[in-house]
Amino acid sequence: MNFYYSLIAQCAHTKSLTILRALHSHVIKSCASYLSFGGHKLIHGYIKCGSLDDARKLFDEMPNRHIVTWNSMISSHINHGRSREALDLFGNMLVEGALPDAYTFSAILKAFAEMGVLSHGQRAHGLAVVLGLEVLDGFVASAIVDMYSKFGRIRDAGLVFQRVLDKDVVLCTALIVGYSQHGFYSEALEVFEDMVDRGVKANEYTLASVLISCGNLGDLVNGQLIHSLLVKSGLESVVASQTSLLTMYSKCGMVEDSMKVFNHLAYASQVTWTSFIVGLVQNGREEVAVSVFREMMRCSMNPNPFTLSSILQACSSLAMLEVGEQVHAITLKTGVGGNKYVGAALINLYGKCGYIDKARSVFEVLMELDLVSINSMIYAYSQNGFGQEALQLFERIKKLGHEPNGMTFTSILLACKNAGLVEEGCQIFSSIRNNHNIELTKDHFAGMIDLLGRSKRVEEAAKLIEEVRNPDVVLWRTLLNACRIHGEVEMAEKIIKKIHELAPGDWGTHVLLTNLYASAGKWNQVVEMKSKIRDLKLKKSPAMSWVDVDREVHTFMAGDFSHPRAHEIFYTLHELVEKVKILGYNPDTRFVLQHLDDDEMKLSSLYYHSEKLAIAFALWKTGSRKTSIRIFKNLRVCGDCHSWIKFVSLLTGRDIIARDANRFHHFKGGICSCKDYW
DNA sequence: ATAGGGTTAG
Repeated sequence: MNFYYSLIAQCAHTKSLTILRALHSHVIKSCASYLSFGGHKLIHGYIKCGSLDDARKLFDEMPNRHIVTWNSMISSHINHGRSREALDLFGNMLVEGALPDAYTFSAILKAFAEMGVLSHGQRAHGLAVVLGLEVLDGFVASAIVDMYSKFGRIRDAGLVFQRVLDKDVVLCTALIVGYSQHGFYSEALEVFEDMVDRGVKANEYTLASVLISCGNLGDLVNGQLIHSLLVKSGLESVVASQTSLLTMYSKCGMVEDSMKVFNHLAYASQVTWTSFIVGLVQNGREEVAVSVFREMMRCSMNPNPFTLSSILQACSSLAMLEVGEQVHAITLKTGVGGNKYVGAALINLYGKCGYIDKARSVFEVLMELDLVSINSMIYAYSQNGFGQEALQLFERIKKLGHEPNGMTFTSILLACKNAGLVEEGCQIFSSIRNNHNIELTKDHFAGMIDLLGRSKRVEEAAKLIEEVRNPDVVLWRTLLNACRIHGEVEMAEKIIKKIHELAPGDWGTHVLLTNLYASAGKWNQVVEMKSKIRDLKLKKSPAMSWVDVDREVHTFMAGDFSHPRAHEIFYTLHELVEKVKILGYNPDTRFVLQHLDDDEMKLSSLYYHSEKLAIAFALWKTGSRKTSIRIFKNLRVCGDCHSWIKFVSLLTGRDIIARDANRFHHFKGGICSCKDYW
């Protein structure tokens, strides 16, 4: 008999299923009673060889089934992703009166968690309590804690934890993980501190999770403490520890530190690469993120949906259409084009770059139209002035099985504003008030104030702001903008005072007020404001425009003569100015904020605004090609340029799409999609 | 003879 045992063990070791089957039939023939005392050996062998079906067939024939054999059957099915059958086995076990033990529970609880059947799990938990295993066995206890936290029943997990007598590392870690995955970061730290106090030694799993909590709390001090603990425990080189370390640093805003961690890695996993990229994007280091992504591709490391959605986010922040399209191709190639995160990121990218059709085609092929993707699409429509389309999609939300949330309403108010749908916007705003599931935020008020301002209802807008608790600068500035457009000088002055209280030294406000005085013809005040601006030495970020022509980005600053094609640009620009003057363009020197005295100087500074340079360059470069031109500006497009671009689009028959800090302007045939309100 | 916990996105 021992001879057979060693042969079976041999088969199990070498995973030779065919030989094991031969052995099986031989042993059954030669020894009729073999099953009752050697069957478990064969079952074990079959499991090792990966044939659960052989194991199950034999198991069902066995007369006396030992608890260990039950457990092996159950856990092997779970490990092969056949949890359904494992649950059947567990049921049979109870029916036959075999008493589950600690091994059974730790296996079966995991299956309940994976299958998402809470009530079964709770019943098994009850049974474990009755058998006294909950408080006495660390394996069972951690399986229960883990199961509850996977169900989001974090309170239940905590209660079980408290009852367990011997709280070992794994049990503590299970709870820490549960807390940290459900946003209870301080609680996770508390469990950790308590554990350390009790002299339980943390391992890499524990530290990884605690680091994540520190990161999410922005708790750099504890994060660094754990880093030193990691070094002391000699766990520094474990990939997962390094990944969480890197994540902790980037969540605390310490990009340099996360770079240091990354650069010292012996090996970076897919997750590590991704975490690093995510951190860079979140800290506004998009260009670095893109180069790290390229490096990742060069290392033949496959990106996953996390990587791709993150890098697409970077592309849309910088409106890097070219890179974004390459990443889009990668998403299609790797088959994650239907992923909702990737989809939403692509919609944002194309929306931001003014390609509404591309955004829509991504949206239409999404596997799952979740609320975030819908919101992204509505926002893309809004940004680009497609108000009706935004409203139609808004109407469809309920049919698609969702309830609009705060973000939906922010986008839809923006859509109404950008498309001039004032009545529709007012109706939607009052519907938010009546919907008690949605909390009205400052964003909603800002959107509404903007909208009212558009239709000269400045008084109403001012009333609205009174409803807001602690209105912030953004809100006041929105109202101020409405005043500026409609020449409400007195109200504007009051608002300016408010803004100065909230944010002293805000140059944008000075500029707005100066413009306002200028348009009301109050020249004395204009002069006063300008000297104030000069006295305060307020630095404004330089206006900059860029344009993508033939896959090359060209950047321009106002009055910038440094471009290699400066000569051609200025020639084209002057020609354009003269031609559009004939069409009716009238230079508007109110938009000159530099302190220039003579009129000629004023005019030329106006002509050399960065957006005009960018457009002149693009027109010259593309010559007779009738492609549309896309320019980007870091600030709001100025009124004079706006009018000029309208004429240029009429003159040249070219579509010009300009993205400024706030929104898109689609110029076509002398008309802009913003209908002159922005 | 069978068993437990970790890292990335709107």
